[in-house]
Amino acid sequence: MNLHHLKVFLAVAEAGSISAGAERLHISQPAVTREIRDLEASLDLRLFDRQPRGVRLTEGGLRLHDYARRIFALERAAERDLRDFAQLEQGELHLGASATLGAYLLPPLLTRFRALHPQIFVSLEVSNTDVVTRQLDEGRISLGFVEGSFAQADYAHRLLARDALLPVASPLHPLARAERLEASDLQAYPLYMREPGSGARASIEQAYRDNGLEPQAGMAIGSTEALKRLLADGQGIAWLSQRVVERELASGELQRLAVQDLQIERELHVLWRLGTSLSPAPAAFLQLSQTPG
Amino acid sequence: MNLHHLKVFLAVAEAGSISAGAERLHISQPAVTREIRDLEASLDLRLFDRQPRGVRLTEGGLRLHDYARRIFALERAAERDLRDFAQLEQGELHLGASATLGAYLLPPLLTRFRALHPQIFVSLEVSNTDVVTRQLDEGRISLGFVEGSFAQADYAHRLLARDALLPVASPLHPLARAERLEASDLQAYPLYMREPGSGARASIEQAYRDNGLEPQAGMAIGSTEALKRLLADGQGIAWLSQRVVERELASGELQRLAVQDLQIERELHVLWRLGTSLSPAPAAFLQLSQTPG
DNA sequence: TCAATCCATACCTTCTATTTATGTATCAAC
DNA sequence: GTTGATACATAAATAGAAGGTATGGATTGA
Repeated sequence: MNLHHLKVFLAVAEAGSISAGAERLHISQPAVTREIRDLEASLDLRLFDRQPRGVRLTEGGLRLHDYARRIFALERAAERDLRDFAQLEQGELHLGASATLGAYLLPPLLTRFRALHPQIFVSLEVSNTDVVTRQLDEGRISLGFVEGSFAQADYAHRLLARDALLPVASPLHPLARAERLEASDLQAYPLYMREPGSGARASIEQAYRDNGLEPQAGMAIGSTEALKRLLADGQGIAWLSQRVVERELASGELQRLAVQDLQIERELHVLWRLGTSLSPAPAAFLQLSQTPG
Repeated sequence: MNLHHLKVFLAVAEAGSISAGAERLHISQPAVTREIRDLEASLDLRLFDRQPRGVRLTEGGLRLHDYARRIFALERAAERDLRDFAQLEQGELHLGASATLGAYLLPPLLTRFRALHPQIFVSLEVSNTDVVTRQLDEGRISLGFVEGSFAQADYAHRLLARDALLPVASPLHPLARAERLEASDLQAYPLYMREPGSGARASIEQAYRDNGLEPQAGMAIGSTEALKRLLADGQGIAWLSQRVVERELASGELQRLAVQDLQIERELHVLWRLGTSLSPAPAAFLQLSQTPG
């Protein structure tokens, strides 16, 4: 037996005659006659009774018909399912992002993606770079969005954008009105930073050390929003993404400090597992994240 | 997609590498590489991630794997089921027989059949020729065993045996001791017969008419055993199968009448539907019924 | 009796799956 | 860092299965 034989058998069984089955399969009648004969020979069992106006299933044929129907129904289901999956009419998209990216960069992308592929179930978990990479390793997410440094050799990645970190403080801060500051001037004040593991913190520490300074972490805060509020005490200083403080700078809630000799810039990357191909949904989202719009 | 592709896919998925899958299928590795490539192309979906020590299913591949397993499990089940059916390790045998055949001829055959094919479920319904042919027409039985005449053109049939009908009566009957009787002598006494539709009755009526006599039915009895008992009244006469009265003749309970000019013989046949092939179990039983033993 | 329908057979052709041969990449061991 | 082992990819040639055409025989129904 052979599943091609079985396909021919099913066509004949449902068409009620060999010639009608052949027509349905778009092949010639003798070809079908032969397939049926071979199938019967291989099972050593007569499957059809030949009758004047066609053929009729024997008892054994009826048994086989039942299996054949189920087998080819499954085949059709598989094809439909896979096609839907490939064409993004079915599937899931699990994303992970660090806080800033999750809050500021991803929402508009998600909106566009949902509009294009409304059938795809999307999840986004916001954490920090360390957690994102771990989730990637465990296969819990298929794309990760991180800021700053990560183990570049361990992940496939693409650059999304560059993001400047600005030194900011309360308008009431002693340095707020200074017109020219040096990085070392900041050392007299507490530096508020995100927790260890955060991409932002890593970028800041790296930049300080590259300039021969040691960051004086006055506090480690798990949330950028909380950090902004803390600056209101008038003492602390923080380096925050331009995207994050855009509104506060415009409204005057926060003041950018005029540091001249230190620019901290970090890269925003999208990561995925090395050596594994992306499924259609993540691939489409990656594509979207690389196109302006 | 094509179920041959899918078979190759499944082998690779379960073996964990293309070469191992090829080995399992007893074909070469390049052949498998190509089938997988074609399958991926036809679905427009990567199914495996190629890795240093083999391949791994992608998310889409996992979906397909699930279907493939179910499809080929069904194929195996179909093959096993059909093989069992063809080899009489599974299946049913429904028989119908008229009273005499059911009571005297079939039991030893059934015993032999059961010994040869213990897995086959056997049923036997005992009725009369008319009912047996109707059951055949309706497909409720696959073989029918009847005595005497039936519509020969409407059924496939084989002769099983010839069966003589003997004129019998009580030993107390007026004719019991006569040494030479003619058929017409019987006409003075009531003739006990089976009901209309019975093969025995048809045979007797036919034989009488062929001899220019009209059977004088004194009573129509639905059971041969009841008929035998009735003869004990000492008046009635009946024509009964030699097989049926063997014991009673030997014991002297019944007496064979010495009719010289009328022999009634009937044929025992096995019938089945014209134009339909027999399933393995009925075919085997038919075979058995034709072999001495 | 003739046309129509349907299955079977014989012979030839086409196309697909397969083999053989070879190349490339990765990894582990020395 | 070279070497051998392992695994997948590619190309060209080949075998074999699936398909086509032509034709015959049986049955049916007008």
